[in-house]
Amino acid sequence: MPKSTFNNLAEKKQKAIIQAFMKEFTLHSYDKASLSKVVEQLGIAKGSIYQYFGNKQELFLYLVEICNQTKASYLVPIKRADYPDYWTYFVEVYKNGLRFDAEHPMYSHFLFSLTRNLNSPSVKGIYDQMMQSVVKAFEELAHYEVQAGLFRTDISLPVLGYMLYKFGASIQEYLQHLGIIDPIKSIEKHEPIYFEKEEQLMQHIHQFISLAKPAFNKRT
Amino acid sequence: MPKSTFNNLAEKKQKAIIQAFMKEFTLHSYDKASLSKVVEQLGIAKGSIYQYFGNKQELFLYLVEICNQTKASYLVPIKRADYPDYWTYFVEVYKNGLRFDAEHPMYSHFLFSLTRNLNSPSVKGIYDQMMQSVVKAFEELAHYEVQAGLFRTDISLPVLGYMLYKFGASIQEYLQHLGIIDPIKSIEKHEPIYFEKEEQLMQHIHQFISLAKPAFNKRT
DNA sequence: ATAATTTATGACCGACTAGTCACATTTTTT
DNA sequence: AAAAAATGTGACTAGTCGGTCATAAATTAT
Repeated sequence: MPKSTFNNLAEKKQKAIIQAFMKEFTLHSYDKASLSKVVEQLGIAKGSIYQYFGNKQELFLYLVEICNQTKASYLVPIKRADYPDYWTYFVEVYKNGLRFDAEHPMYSHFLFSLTRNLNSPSVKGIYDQMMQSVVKAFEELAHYEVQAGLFRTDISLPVLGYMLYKFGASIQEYLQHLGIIDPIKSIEKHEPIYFEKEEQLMQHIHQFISLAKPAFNKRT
Repeated sequence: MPKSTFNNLAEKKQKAIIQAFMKEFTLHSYDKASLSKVVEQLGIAKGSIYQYFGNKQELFLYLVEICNQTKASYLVPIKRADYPDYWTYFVEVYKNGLRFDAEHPMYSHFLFSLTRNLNSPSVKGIYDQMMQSVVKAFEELAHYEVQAGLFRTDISLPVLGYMLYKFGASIQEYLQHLGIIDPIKSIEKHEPIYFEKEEQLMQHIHQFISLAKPAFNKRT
């Protein structure tokens, strides 16, 4: 997505640029993120970024893709078939999400702050698309469980899938609501979002699973 | 919250002003909402709004309060004690939410679009406060059910309350995800969000309740 | 009718933005 | 060493905005 000029840059400079913009987009919404301030901070000319990227949106999209691909490399290898049920699989996925957060805090922060942009017209399309594909993935997981005779069949698949997604997302939101994690502070401190909160997270996950199981699982 | 100058205005002018700003804040996020454009559209001078309100934030807050109070007048009278269980009570609350939406579409739109502002620093405080009190209300509902021996006791009350809240919010989000309701289009058409979708909503509510019941209810 | 008070006005301020472009500098090719 | 191509630059454009304030108009009190 960036122009060839950017790829020709020394890797160090590339990284510095990526980091600086990622931080800006993490700290502010897409619309409020200021390219002017970042170039000043980087000590490069305004015009330069337009040698590297077509425009603000293209730059932003590039950052999204970097983070998404890295995160995917953590989650995609986990295969449902390797676990006895959805819930143990889910725990494993979450654990790898934790690893991603710990090993790439900057990317983790950036992805976290994406929700801020769900209503910026310029990036709403990108965000909605991501959402659709995530929900679809959860729907496929639900489909697998239904096929395997593990999930209820009296609820429509789309509802099962959507609520499975919502359920996963709720855990992070809940920890945030409680103040156990504070992504904004983590961003400031350059710390992973779940830094030193890993066990608390896992405890809550088990509680959440215990709550959700009877909703999704076929009654025994 | 507005200055006395505003209250002295002819009621018609007050309403026109409220309507115009509410529309602007509904169509755009707090930061992007343009007072300049609204005053132009209203045919009044920029300075006038600063005779009526201290600043943009105060004006916004006033609109929030109007909508919240009106919606509360629909929901507060519904009493849990008048229903046999949480779920029938919940349905009744939702029905009255529908009435609010149908009878005050503009307020309904404005409240809907509040989520856009959950990250505008200027209004994040207001939003978070609203959220806290809503979640607290759900926690109290969960507490009531636990006391009555109807909800599970092996899940902590905060988790029960939070997920009860999330569950309620998910229904609207799901209908939006499916495209059954399209708040943005409803806003453009000045139609209630659930216009002619009331039955579909109720059907989904029952499906969602059927999903959630075994998660919250004590096992029989 | 005059004075005092309240309300309406809009040009203006300072600050900010994404993006452009003619030109300077550096790197590569001949 | 000269020419050509690729990069870097920052003043500049054209636009946005919230908020102010001296002044004008309208209303109320004397």
